[in-house]
Amino acid sequence: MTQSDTAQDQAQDQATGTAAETAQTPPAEKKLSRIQQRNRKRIIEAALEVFAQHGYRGATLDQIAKTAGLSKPNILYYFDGKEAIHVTLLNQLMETWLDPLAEMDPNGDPLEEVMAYIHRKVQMSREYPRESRLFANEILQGAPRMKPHLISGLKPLVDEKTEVLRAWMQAGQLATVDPRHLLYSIWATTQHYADFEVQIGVLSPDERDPIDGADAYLDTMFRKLLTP
Amino acid sequence: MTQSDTAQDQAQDQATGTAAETAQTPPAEKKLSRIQQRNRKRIIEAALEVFAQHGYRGATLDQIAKTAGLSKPNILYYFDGKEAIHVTLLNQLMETWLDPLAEMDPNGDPLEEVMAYIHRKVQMSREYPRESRLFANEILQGAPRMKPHLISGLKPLVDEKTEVLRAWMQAGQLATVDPRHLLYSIWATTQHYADFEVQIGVLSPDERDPIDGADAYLDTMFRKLLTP
DNA sequence: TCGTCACTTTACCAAATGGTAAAAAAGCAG
DNA sequence: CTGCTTTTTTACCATTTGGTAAAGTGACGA
Repeated sequence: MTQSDTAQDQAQDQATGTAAETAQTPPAEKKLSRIQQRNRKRIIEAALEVFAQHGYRGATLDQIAKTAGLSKPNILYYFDGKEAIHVTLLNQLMETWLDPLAEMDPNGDPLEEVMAYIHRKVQMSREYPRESRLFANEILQGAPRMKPHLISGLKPLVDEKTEVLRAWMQAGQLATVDPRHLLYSIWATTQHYADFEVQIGVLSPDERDPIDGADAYLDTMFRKLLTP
Repeated sequence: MTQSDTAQDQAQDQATGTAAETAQTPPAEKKLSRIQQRNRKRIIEAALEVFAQHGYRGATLDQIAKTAGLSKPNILYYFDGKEAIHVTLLNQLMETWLDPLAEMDPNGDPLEEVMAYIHRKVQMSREYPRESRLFANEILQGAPRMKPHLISGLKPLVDEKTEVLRAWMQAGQLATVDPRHLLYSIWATTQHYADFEVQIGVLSPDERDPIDGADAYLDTMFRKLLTP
């Protein structure tokens, strides 16, 4: 009984099968009028705000429209629908999100490379908290629109960097721990400050910016963990 | 322009001011018929499933009803409305959620007390992933219905345990780190396995249960961090 | 100045959603 | 078995929501 619901439930979210394709920047026409560029950007910005706070199903076009300062039909003039907006947003996000990890240089100093990665991630939480929450929402809700991206984009990158880490550990340049769980713990601790901002706000006693403290704390934590 | 939206947006979510009160177990009548108990439990269980996956706004009464195997009006016979169900769920959750931290004994062995707390939290992610996601959703969306609980329930407990940790550190029984950020990192790393389960699933190569690995990894990580 | 094409608005819709009223069906104490 | 209460179902409803059609407005080159 509960099981059939789950199936039906997914159907609701995954309605459009190859949705990811639908909203990608069309390969042909690249020339967007200035007004097109401006309004598309407005819509994307508004959608980021709304989707990040309410998740896909909880967000409404009216809300996005109002936030963007455009009428709802006008928004549908620029995007094929709610899902297309969300997918476009997610596509853009993937690049931004994978970048810090991609930058970890196999030829750099191991410990400092990892630490730099961590600081980059902390910085992301500070500068792009909405993007972090958008991502968190999508994953929390089962990643119906993002799983393909995770498999095709994130997985290979993680497999690659996991091997780099393993090599560093084997060479004795880094303490030996499970590289995959190491990455998980980096993501968890850094993104936590964006995703659970409200909670942090309630608990942190007037500290100027909790993320400053986070940066220092995480530095010592991961340095202790990884120093051989 | 964007600002007025935010205000209006909150109004949507916080419609019922003192909602927390509304759904609390009425102090007077405690005698619930067997059928009442059974159906209330069913509804709460179904609501947990649905709210955890879609967040408050994304969840629908129809979905909850179907999952519970009851009709929608029948559900409204047992609860005053969607919000009342959510609030009831959140109230129940708070206890469960604070418990592991509350159990941390100021008179126990410092390092082992913290490590035990961590393992308890890992266990929670394994056994109650939906509760973890329900919580994550609520916080992500700005904790409109839970902020009061955070302030009245979580905050005092954290302040108390923070002092315990600080004392242990001052006594040299625990390495000195910011106790608040220590708690944040424990929450982040442990809950991550429930909240980001889908992502973990994509990235973890057929490992039987990633949480087993997590338990071991987090043990070494926090032990290295906290051993004086 | 006019026609054309890009953009925007107005007026709608069908479906979904939270919720209600009241009748019907179960339970159950006597 | 009966009368009363509790529980459930059957119709509804008003609003919201994603989306469309078509009329209107504006920019701009010929």
